Order: sequence, then C-alpha cells, then structure tokens
Amino acid sequence: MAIRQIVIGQRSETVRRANLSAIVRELHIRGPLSRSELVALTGLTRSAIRSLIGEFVDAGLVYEERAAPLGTPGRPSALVRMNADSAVVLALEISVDSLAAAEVGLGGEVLDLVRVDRPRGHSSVGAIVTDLAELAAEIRARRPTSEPYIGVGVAIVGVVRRSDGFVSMAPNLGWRDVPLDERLAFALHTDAPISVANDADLGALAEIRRGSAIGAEDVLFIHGEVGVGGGLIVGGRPLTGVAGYGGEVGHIPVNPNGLACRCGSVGCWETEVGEGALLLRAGHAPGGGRLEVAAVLREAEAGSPAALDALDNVGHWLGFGLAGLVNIFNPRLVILGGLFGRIHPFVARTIAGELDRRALPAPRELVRVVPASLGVDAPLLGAAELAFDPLLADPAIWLRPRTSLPELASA
Amino acid sequence: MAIRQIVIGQRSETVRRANLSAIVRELHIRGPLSRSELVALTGLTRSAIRSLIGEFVDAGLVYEERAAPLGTPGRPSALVRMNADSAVVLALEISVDSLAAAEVGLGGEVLDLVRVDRPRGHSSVGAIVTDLAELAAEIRARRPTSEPYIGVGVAIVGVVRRSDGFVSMAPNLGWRDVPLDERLAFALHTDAPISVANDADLGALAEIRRGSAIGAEDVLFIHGEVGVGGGLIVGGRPLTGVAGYGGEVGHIPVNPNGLACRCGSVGCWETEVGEGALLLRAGHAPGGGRLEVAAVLREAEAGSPAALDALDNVGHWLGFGLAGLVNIFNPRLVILGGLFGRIHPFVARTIAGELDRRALPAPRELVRVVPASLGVDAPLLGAAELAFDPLLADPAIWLRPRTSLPELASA
DNA sequence: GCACATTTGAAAGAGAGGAACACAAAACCC
DNA sequence: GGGTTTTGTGTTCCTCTCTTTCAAATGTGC
Repeated sequence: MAIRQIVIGQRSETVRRANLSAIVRELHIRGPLSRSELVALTGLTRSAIRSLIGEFVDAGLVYEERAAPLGTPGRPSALVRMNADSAVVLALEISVDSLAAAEVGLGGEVLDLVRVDRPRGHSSVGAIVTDLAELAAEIRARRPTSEPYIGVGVAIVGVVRRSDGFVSMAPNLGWRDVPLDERLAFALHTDAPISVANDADLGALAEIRRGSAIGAEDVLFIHGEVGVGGGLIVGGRPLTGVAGYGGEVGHIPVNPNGLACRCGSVGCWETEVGEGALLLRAGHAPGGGRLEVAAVLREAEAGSPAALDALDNVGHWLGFGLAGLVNIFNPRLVILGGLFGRIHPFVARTIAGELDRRALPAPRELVRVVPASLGVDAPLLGAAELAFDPLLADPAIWLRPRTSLPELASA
Repeated sequence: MAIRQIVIGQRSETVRRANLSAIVRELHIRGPLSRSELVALTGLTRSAIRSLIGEFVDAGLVYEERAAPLGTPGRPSALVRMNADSAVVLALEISVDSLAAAEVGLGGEVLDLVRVDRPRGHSSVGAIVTDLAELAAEIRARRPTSEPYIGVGVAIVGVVRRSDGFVSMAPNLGWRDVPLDERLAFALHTDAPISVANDADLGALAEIRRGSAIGAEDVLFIHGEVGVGGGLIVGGRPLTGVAGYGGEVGHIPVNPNGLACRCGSVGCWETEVGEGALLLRAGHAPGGGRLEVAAVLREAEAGSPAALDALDNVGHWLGFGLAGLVNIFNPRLVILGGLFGRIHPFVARTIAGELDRRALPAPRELVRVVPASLGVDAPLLGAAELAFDPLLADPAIWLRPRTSLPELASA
C-alpha cells in the first residue's frame, strides 16, 4: 500500500485544541475580554468557555478580574486577561542599519526593548550574532524572574527558508547560506525554539495582528529600505511559497531597459524604487542611508524641484509595480513600510494615479494604500508574534506540564 | 457588546464533518480505495472509517466491491468506490471560441461532454445563455435518470466576483457587470446552486485535482489565449483575493514602452505574450485564432525565421513575467495552459533562460515549468470540481435528506 | 423593594472517535 | 497440504468534549 498519510483525521482532542487556540488567539490579539464576549466570538456555550478558561487560569496563563459595572443590566461579567509574564518570548531583529531585541509577553505587551545602530554594509555572521546575544543578555539581566523564554523570533533583511530558518541570501549583510537558528541557539545558550523569517514577512504579520490591518485577510505589506521586501497575506495566511522564499517582490522585473540589480538581473523593481534610486535622482549620495533620505524629504517640503522630481519618479515606479500586484492579489489593503511609509505623503497621489491608470477597475476600487502604523519596530514585533505562534496554535501543550507559574491575583 | 462572531468554535459535529469530508475528498480525487488505505490516509481507526463508510453506503453515495486478491499476503480489502450516478454536476464553459457543457459524476467520471465552436468577438448575454441552455438540454435528454444536478459550475473568460458569480468584465465577449448566475438559473430551469468562476482559476483547480499538479500546494497556472489568465494556488488554496478578482496576471505592467492594452493601460503582459502579439510578429493576421496559431507552429517546425523569431519573442516576455511571479510566489510548479501549452516545446528553453537570468536563485531552483496536461477541457473539468465543492466540504448534508438513491450492488 | 436581564455554576446527556478482542481470509513456508 | 503469518473486519465498551438544563447570583431601572 504505497500511500502516505496526508489528511489527518480529526478527533475530540482536535476540537479541544482548536477551541483553546481560538480563545488564546482572541485574547492575545484583542486584549482582555469578558467570558460572554468570548462566547459571542467563538460560538461556544458558556459551559465550554467556562471550563476552558478554568484550565488557563489553573495554568496561570490567564487570570480573571472583577469587572467594573458597565451600566448595562444583568450580572456583570468578569474580564479575562492574559498574564503577560506567564509566557514571554525574545524577539530579535537584524536590519540594514540597526539591531534590536525585545521581550514581549503573552497578549503582546512589550516588556523591554533595545535598539542599537549598526554600520551599513557587510558584517560577519559571528559579529552580528555576538552583538545580538549581548543585547539579549542586557535585557535578560533587567528581568526579575528566571523563567525561560517560550520561544525566540528573529527578523532579518534577507531571504529565509521558512522550515528551518536557513538564511539563503542576505545581500545587505553579505551573507549566503547561513544556518542562523543554530548560530543563535549556541550564542544565546537557549533551548527555546528559534524561528527566523524575513523582516517584511514579519512586518506584515505585525500589521495584521497589532497594526492597521487587523482583521484583514488580504494584505500586501511592502517594505522599502535599501532593497524592497514584501510580506504578503493571502486569505489570512502569510504567503510562504514552497520553501518559504515567497514574497520577494523587490526583484520583479519592471523595466527591461533598467539598471543592473545586485541580484544579477536587470531592471528589478528595487532598482527603480529603492533608497538608492531616490537619493541618486535627488542628487544625494546613494549610500547615504536614513539621514540622507530625511534630508531629501526636508528639501521636498521646502519645494526643491530635484527632490520633488525624485520622489515623483519613485512614486511613479511604486505605482507601476503596485498595479501589477493589485491585479494579481486583489488585496483589501496595501501597507507601505520603512522608506515607503516615510515618503508616503509625497507619493500617495502619484501612486493613486498609476493605480487608476494601470490596475483593473474591479480590484482597483477595493484597495486602499496606507502607510504602516507600527513604524520601525514592525518587523521586531512580528518576530515576537512568530515566536508566539506555537503557543497560539496549540495551547494544550502549555497547559499540561506547567502547573506552577507565578500566581497573580484572580479577583 | 459590539463584537461579531469571527472564530467558529468546534464541536463533535465539526469533527464528523471534517472526517466525512476527508474521506469523500480522497475517494473523489484518488479514485477507489480500500478501507485500510483510507485508514492510512486519514489516521483514523478502523472503527471510525467503518462507521463513516457505512453511512455513505447507506446513502448510496458509495459502494463497496469485493476486491480481487492483489498477490499480497493477508485478507484482501474490499474496494470503496464512489457511485458516479449518485451525485452529478453540470459543468459549463464560455471560452473565447467555444462553448461547452459536460455532466460529471462523483469521483470525477465524465458522463457526457459537448463542445461547439463559437465565432470570436462580442456576443449578447442572452445569446450565449440560450446556447448554453441548449447544450445542457441536449445532454440532459441523453441522461437515463431524472435526478436533479447537485450543482452547476461555470467557467468563463472574464473577471468574476467569487461570492456571487457576478461577471465584472469579460472583454472577449464585450460583457460588463453581468449577473450570470441568475441568468443561467432562469434559462436552465434549475434550483441547483450555480457557481461561476474565471476559466484560468478553474483550469488550475482541475490541474491540482486531476492533472499534472496533484498534491502540489503552490502552483501557478498560466492560461494563454487572446488574453492571459492566471489561476494561482497558494498553500493549497486558490488565491481569490478580497472579492475573487485575484489572479489577473494578464494585466501586470511589464513594458513601460509597450502597446496599449484593451484594459486601458499600457504594456500589460498580455500585449506582449498574447495570441495577437505572436501572430503579428509572425506576419499573420492578429485576429486569426487557433487555426492561425497552428499555422505559425507548422512554419516554425519547418524552420521559418519569422515564426521562430515570433515564438522566441513571446518566450522572452513569458519568461520575463514568469520570473517576477516566481519571485513573488516561490511555486513548485508553473503550468502553461491554452496557447502557452501549445507553444511550450518552442519556448521552453527561452523561458528557462529568462528565469535563470531574472529569478532569484533560491526560488528558481525549486520551480518546474510544464505544459498543462488536461488540454482544452481543463476549465470545464475545473467547473465541475467547483460544483462538487459543497459536497466535498460537508458531505453530512447529503447523508441525511436523501435516503433513497439508486442502489447498486454492494458485493 | 420588585421586575427584569444577564451571567455563573454544576450535573446530566449526547455525539464522535479510540482501544481491545475475537474472528476471517488470503499468501507463504516447509 | 496443513500450519503460520499477515492483513483486514465486526463488535463492544470506554473516553473525551461540548451541549443542555435548571437553579442561583448579581446587577439595572422604575
């Protein structure tokens, strides 16, 4: 019988897992909720909610607090609130010009956050891993308890294989084929599972969980920096592709007569809309970084024709590429992050014009283009969310082994 | 409490539905299976499979037949086989130059199929609906039983809103904003649910269910004809976008200096790779249709430089666009359908070259480009699959009301 | 203070799959 | 050709999880 198991049959246990997961997910994303709100959200009965919440309370992941009366008739419902300290993750970010680390508690509370500048250009894996470990140690030292992290999430400017956190390529750092998860596990002295993903993918995750795209199922997060990254949410799930390399929108060919791209191709989108293109056209040093971009924006505000022309040109190409993406994905929302978020006020009209001209009417009408709402920390917060995913997907695992967690008041 | 139900809590009934669905799905897609193969596939126990199969047998959807010994030791297992006549759908197709109708039974057996040529160019909705109804009546008349169809699926060259089968735009027919489902329901005199979708989307569905992409989770089906359509499968599910307009790859802008496209934009992919572009460059009448394309292919085989150049040019632009799509989607498979399937032998090398040059190494390595395996009927077969979807998703509904179905031998 | 609305708590009930055992049928081995 | 091995079936009882039901608790509004 040459047949492998593909479909997994469901059992009662599956139901329990799904329901526990739904409750944790709602609490984690929406914040404190009353039992009856949970009843409304999940469609389960009060009894079921009651018993499931009871288990979370016993495990210390959640506590209930007496709610202030809301002015509505009926017995007031106690608020169910996540215990941020009961499950904490470490989030790390390797960006073009900074490194960051944060500790985030269940429910999304940022307990601590450190970001340090990093010189642009190539760095050895060892150096960056060491720097990150130092940041992590700094945060760890400030932490009162000694509970281990339940997971580590890492955002990196680079192409990452999702299954195992293998960094296939990170041109901004000069990396190729780096098993980053292993290196970090060693440097951080941790057994916690380490998940690595592309920074734009994680920015998108953060935006749909905590930013301007909450609840949206079809979202394109386009992150501009030196290069262009894309975090694409399709039907509520991140587009990973067959090996996790999906979403590399920066290297869509858009201009057959364009410039050589560092990826080896010619006329990629990022050669037309990346930071370098903007600075060059505005008459600034193309390697200038964020400060130089800020200068261009100041000049544009002051009315400098060169700066305005450069922004207009980038806006044109941004719209050109976005039109194709809108036709392909029919998204509800396009979120512009990083550089694109900063220049949004200057390019919004140009982009809208290109979309009007080049996108099909039906998808065009439905899409809105907005700047990212989480700022520079979006990928870092997304890394935290990534680290929480196993807990959100199957909370039952966390309910059994841990019986004694820091106990907090429960009324 | 301003909260709407979003997550749906699971109950035992959900489990039952999921397991019934898994069984029907496997039988529908893989064909007859023994009980023990179903056990292996689903991970359920024999008792569970036994009782679920028993219900299907009672309902007449499935029957068991004594298996011939297979030469392996052990007691031979009875084969569980779908009863094709127990649930039949009607599939319809409105293509650029043909109309088709088919009757397909549960399990995918094509019971009857008719295809008639259609003059290219604009046609009124009424005329086409009438023609389709006639085809359907013809098939219906040949049918021995009078059981109603469980559903109707329609494939159409056009942009379709998935939720209700509203045809937003069909440039090949000259249609805008047509409520095709309503028109067909009236013309066919049927109460059966009617689902309408884009032909390329349905071609993709057929390819992952019955064609060359069985089991693949990330597939791009690119269908060339007068225009270019895309059926994109992401993570095993069709990419629909927020309103079902997703997958319109034909109108990705690829050439800023290109020709005006009938969509109103300039330099869309389909202006470079569509049938018109091929014929024009090969020195044929651009409106010539399939016969003219066949002529070009014969000339190319005979070594005509003009034909070869035209094919090479189309191959170049095909690869150019595909490179971007491969970078975005990181697919396992790109399937070329329609015109692109026919010219595949002539353009495969050119496409591969463009991909090598323009796609990122990581996704490039993982993708294969193949011609469609189902030929012209792919969208029609996909329409049938679309009509089966409700049954596959929740077979329980079909188990209760129908107690008397045509009974077939069960040993 | 009383009617009403809403939530809580606990016990009994129902639906679904799992585990274990006895039995059946075919191929293999000597 | 008979016993052994292997694979599959039928049946019964058990467990898990959510639902149902009823009584009690705790508010609001008049």
